[in-house]
Amino acid sequence: MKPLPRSFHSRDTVVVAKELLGKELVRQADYGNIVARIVEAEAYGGSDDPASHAHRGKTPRNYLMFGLAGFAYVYFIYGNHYCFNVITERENIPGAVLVRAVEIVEGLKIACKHRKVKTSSELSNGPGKLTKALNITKIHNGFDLTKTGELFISDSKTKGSFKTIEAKRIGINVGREKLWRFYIKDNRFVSKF
DNA sequence: GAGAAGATCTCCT
DNA sequence: GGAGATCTTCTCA
Repeated sequence: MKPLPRSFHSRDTVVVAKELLGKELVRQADYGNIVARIVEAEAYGGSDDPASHAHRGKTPRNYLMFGLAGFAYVYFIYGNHYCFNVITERENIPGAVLVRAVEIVEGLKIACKHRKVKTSSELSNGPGKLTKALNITKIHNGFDLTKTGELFISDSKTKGSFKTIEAKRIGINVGREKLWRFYIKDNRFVSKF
C-alpha cells in the first residue's frame, strides 16, 4: 500500500473531499492493521466558511489548517468525541476535509474491540465513531498522512465504480447552504442520507 | 480566570 | 425524538 502524495491533498478542499471518497484510511498498530474505505466526507474552508474552525483566523487549536496539506487534524469535541480531518490546500490557505464515515474493509474484529456494537454498519458511521473504531486520538493531531506509518491514506486497490452524492453539511448552524458534504450513494456506512 | 459554545453519540422515554 | 454526558477552546473582563 502506497500513501497518496502531498500533491493530492494540496488542491481545492472541495475537490479533495470528493476524491477522498473510496480511498483507504490505513491504521497500522502493534495489535493489527485496520483498513477503512472513506465513504463520507465534508469540506471546510477558511475565512469565507462560517462553519469552519479557521474562519476567525489562526489559533493554537486550528493552526494545522493553515499548514501543509496531507497532515491530520484531530480535535476533541463535546467532551466525548474526536473528529478526524485531513488538511488540504497550500500552506497559509486554511482548508480541511472532515472524514465523517468509513467502511471497514480489513481488521473488522480489531475495530469491533474498540467499539462495543453488534453490526459493522454501526461501527463507523459518524465522525466520533470512526475515530474510536480506528483508535484515532489527539496524539495523531499533526500526523503526516503521506508517509507509511501508524496512520496514512492510500489509494484504493478495488476501484469500484460508485456515484457521489452532494449534500448539505450536518451538525452545524452556519454555512449550511453549501453543498460540501459528499458521500457514496447507497453505501450503508454513510451516517445520514 | 470564568463562562459559554461546540463539525457528536448514546441512552432513555 | 430529546436530553445528558463531559472537556477543550475561545472570548471577554
